Parts: sequence; C-alpha cells; structure tokens
Amino acid sequence: MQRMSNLFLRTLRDDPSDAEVQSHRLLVRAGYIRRAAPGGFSWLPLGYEVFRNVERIVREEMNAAGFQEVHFPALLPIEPYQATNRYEEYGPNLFRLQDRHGADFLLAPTHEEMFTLTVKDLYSSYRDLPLVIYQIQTKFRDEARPRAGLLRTREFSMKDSYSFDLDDAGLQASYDAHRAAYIKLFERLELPYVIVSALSGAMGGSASEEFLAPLPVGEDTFIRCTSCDYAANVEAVHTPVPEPRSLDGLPAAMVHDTPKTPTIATLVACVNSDPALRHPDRDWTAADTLKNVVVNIKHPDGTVEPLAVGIEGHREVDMKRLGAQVEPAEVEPFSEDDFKQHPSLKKGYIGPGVLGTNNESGIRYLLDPRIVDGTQWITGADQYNQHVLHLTAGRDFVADGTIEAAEVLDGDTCPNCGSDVEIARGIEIGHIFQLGTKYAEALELTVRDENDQPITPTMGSYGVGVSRCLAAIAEATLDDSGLCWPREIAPADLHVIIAGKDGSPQVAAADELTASLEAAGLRVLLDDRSKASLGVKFKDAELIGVPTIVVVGRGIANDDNPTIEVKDRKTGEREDIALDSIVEHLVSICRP
RNA sequence: CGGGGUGUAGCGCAGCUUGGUUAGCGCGCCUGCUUUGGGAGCAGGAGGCCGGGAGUUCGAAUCUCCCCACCCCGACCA
Repeated sequence: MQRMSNLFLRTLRDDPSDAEVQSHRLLVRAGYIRRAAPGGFSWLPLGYEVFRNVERIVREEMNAAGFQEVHFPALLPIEPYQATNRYEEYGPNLFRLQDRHGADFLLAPTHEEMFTLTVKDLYSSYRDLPLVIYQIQTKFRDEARPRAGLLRTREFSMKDSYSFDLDDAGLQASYDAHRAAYIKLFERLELPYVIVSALSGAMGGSASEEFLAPLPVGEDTFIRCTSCDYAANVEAVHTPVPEPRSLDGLPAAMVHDTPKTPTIATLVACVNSDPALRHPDRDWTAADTLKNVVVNIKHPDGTVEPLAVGIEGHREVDMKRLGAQVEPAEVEPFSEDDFKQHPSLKKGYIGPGVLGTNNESGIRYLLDPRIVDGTQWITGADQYNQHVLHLTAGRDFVADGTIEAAEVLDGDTCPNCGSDVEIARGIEIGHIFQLGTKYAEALELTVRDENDQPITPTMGSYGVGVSRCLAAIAEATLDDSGLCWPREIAPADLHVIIAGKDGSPQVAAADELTASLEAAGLRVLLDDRSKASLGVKFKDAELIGVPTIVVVGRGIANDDNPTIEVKDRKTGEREDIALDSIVEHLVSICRP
C-alpha cells in the first residue's frame, strides 16, 4: 500500500510552461517525472511504478516467445562500431567520450555489434542456432532536438532483441516470431498500433516494418488505405503505375509565350486566362503541369552529381522520400552558383528538352512513375517566359528512369487495392528489421555447418521503446481531467480516498478496507492526507489516473446499510456498494 | 544547423517599452484558528545572484554586446 501522506509526490495545479504535448504536461503535473537534463527525465515513485509495469509486460512477452534476456553495458569501446562502420555512419547522434587514458568510448545507441560479438564468442556450430537474445537497456542518442517529453529523449529505455539464423527461411521465422510477439505485446499494453512497411535506412538489410501508435503528436508520417489494411511509412510507399496510353491522335506539342510564370501557380493562371491556351472543356490545374526540380546528390565518396526529378505540378518533392531513394548519398539544394554552371537550365522554365544524360544539360533525369507514356503535360520550354503545351511522354521526351520522390497526398491511390489512401501521424513504438549478414560479416561471425564448412549466420534486430511506449499509452488514454491508465500499467489498481477528518469513522474504515484489499492481492494507493481538502483529493485522483477510485465517505455513516462509493476513472460512472460486499466487488472489477 | 519565441521564488505569471523606493501577484510551503462531498476561509510568516558574463550609467530585472538553457517550426532521426 502506498499512503499519499508520505508519498514523494507533488502534483501541480498549473501546466508546466515548457511542456507542449499532453502526455508530457500531465506526467509532470501528476508528479510522475521531472525534467533533469536536456532530453533526460527523472522518474518519481508513481512514474517509476508505471515504467516498471511497462517493462515487466515487455519482458513477460519476450520470455513467452522463447527469447532469452541478457544485459550489456551501455559504455562501450568503439572498435566494434568501427568494424561495422557505424562509428562513422551514426555521425553526431552518437555520444562519444574518452577514458582517463584517452581511449575512445561511446554510449551505445543500439547493440548489434556487441550481441554479434558475444555470439561469436560463445557459439561455433550450426547446431547452436537459431538463437534470439534480448535486453532491456538504457540507450543514448545525442538527438539534435529532444522534444515532446518522453517521446524523444537522449537517454531512454529500449528493449532490443537480435536473432541469429542459418538461412533466410530461419530469419523469416525469427522475424515472424517477433512480429507476433509485438502484436501480443501492444495489445496487452492496450496501445493502438498500425504496422507499416518501412525502409531499413542506415541499419542495412532488407525487410523492415514499423509499429506506429496512430496519434497526432507522432513524428512519423505514414500512409494508410481507407479501405484495405495497407499501411506504409511515407518513405516506403509505392506509387501504383498507370497503364501507358496510346500516342495516336494526340495533339502536337506547341511552345507558347507565358510571360512571368516561373511558378506553377502563375503558370496555371496564365494558361487559363489566355484564350489561345485554354483547355476546351475545363480549367487547367497544377496537376496538368510537369514540374522539374534539380537537386544535388552528394555521394559518400564526396562527389556531387546533379539530378533532375520530374513530378506532377501539384506535388512537391518529398525530401524524405527522395533521400531514402538515393541513400546512402545525401540530397543537397541546387544553388544559384550551380545554375550558373549549367546555363541550359532556365530557372522557372526547365523542361525535359534539356534534361537527361543524352540532352544538352547532361543531367540525369528521373520521372515520377505516374508520368507514363502517352500522358501530356504543360511544362517548361527551356527558354525564359516560355512553356510548352501537350508535351507527351514517350513521344516528345524520354527520361533516364523513374524515382519515387513526389510527396504523397490524401486521396492518392492505394497500391494494394486501388482505393484512396490517407495521411496520418504516428509514434514509432516498435521496429523490426531483417538485417542479413552485414554485422556478422563485418565482425567475422561464422559457425560450422554439417560439412564443417564456415557459414555466416543471418541476423535480425527488433526494438521496442519502453519509455516511449509509456508516453504513447498516456497520450492514447488521457482525457481533460488527467491520465487514465490501463489497469495493468497503472501505478495501483485502486485509488482510495478518505472523505472524512482525522479521527472520523471514515479513516478507520478506509484503513480496514485497504488492509482487506491488499490481502486480496490488489494494489492500493490510499489518499490519507488530512490537510488536503476533498476537492483536491478528487482532482488529484483524476489527474493521477488510477482506473478505479474508491471513496470512503458519508456512505459508511449509514448504520442500516453502510456503503462505499466506487467510481470508474474513464467513464466517470459511480456506484454505491454495500460495505459487506465491497472487497468482493472490487476484486471482480480489478481481476475479472 | 536555419527561423521564431521564452528565461523573474518549488509551479504559473506581472514588472522591462520610457533605468530610480525594500522586485510584485496567484498557487504551493510554514504557524495558528475555523472548515471538510469537488482545487476552503481568516490572520501571521519563510522563500529571489531577476539564466550567466562583460559593458554603458551616479544608479540596471529594465539599455548594449557575448554566452547558456528551454519551447515551437524546419533540417536531422531505427
């Protein structure tokens, strides 16, 4: 039992000024956490209780799946990370430090290297595999911008597991086992989730899916179908490619003067207002135009190559999608100086006529996949103040290939079923990766097969953000009055409020009730504060968010039929329960 | 790293434009009395390097410069 009269807790009446997102505000106001460092939080008793509950559930589900728990240091030497090149690839997000001898160390952002090395250390036979081991550990990442309370911190708790298999089928089985375990886990946490296909990014490897909690405060943008269950990270969305159209009978391309139209908006206004250029049946829209955007692609070896991307005029280039397509190269803006280097590019009037490796600019030209043969476009004529109408793909121009770099819009076509997709935001709560042999090869992990030949195991890695999950659960369940935890996560099963003065019968009754409830195996938070007014106790109970609130008050003074009030935090429904059946009643609520 | 905003008591804020008593207010905290079914009342009290440093000035929370921290947007990001 926890008595609030001596609980290390101070609830706040006002919102902390530095907290913007709801979960952050309420976790601070309810006395669960305190900011202690940039991107770092201290856990207070109630918060740590909830944290341990989330951690326990994660652990139980991992163990239930047959995975074995280990624990590694967070402070690590850099050599293994140099061997996989991640010491460089992680860049400024890696915390680096030196010991007293000047030797380099890092604070681990994730542990692929150490798990791989430990397997190498202990195992050497195919008979030992498959293997899945995991840990729940504090991770460190020097985030450029910690934000949103517990949702993005520089020090956070994460469950990370690693699978080691002999072949692709084994990896797929380990991956599927994690996927299934995560589904059970998030359902037990009562955390809504969407599984989206993702790109593996800097982790290397092939297949990868993210578990997102679909909440507006999430930082990840994803696409989901309004009809089927398709969902994907915005970087990983595939654009359905329309069928090519016939070139027969299409009007010829014509160059027209379109003065002062360097932007899509001015161009559309111009062609709609010029009687010679108007569409016979309707207004032209930005979607009738072909926008050509030039960027620089910086390769890992330092060389820079210009790249032109052709997309529908009503879309922007999505830098995340483009970046994911050209990885590991990086995208940089095309500067005024760059334009001077390429005089054939008339800024604001760039068209396919000069783009492409075989044309005047020599710049590689990639098209959005929707721009199939037979589609007609209004686009730049490569002379200032001129555009060309009816320029037809496959007839008047051919690009060097296609690229998925256009922004995804609400109402785009689902690649799975053809219905509309919508854009949503989510908090990344889990991520599963098929890594392949990148780490095993770099660290020379091999085992002997049945013919005594060395083979390289194939790996997967799988993460769940424990502290982030806690924040996501708070975010998903809170209401205007405060937090509202699922029972298994909550810091207690019951929040018992004494509505009576010191020495009143309510105090004795509450003490007796609490003892009985504890004997029945329920976790009780008892508000026995004598100085706090009843209003404060009610407000604090709702703020703290224990799922069931029990009020020992005037009802017990009824000699004929003494009662105790039971209130459901989420619904607000209250009910007076006879004193002689209260324990049984509460057990049935808490342990259905 | 770019843009914007904010730093004054444990928390939330006013004061700064136009420099000038002892830097205020609400909540919280301490003492006493009253109160007890929805953030109680009265009375008394404690608590401030006004983010840090340098400068201007007879005098700086207030003006100038530099730095730091935090929040938001973007870049970044398993």
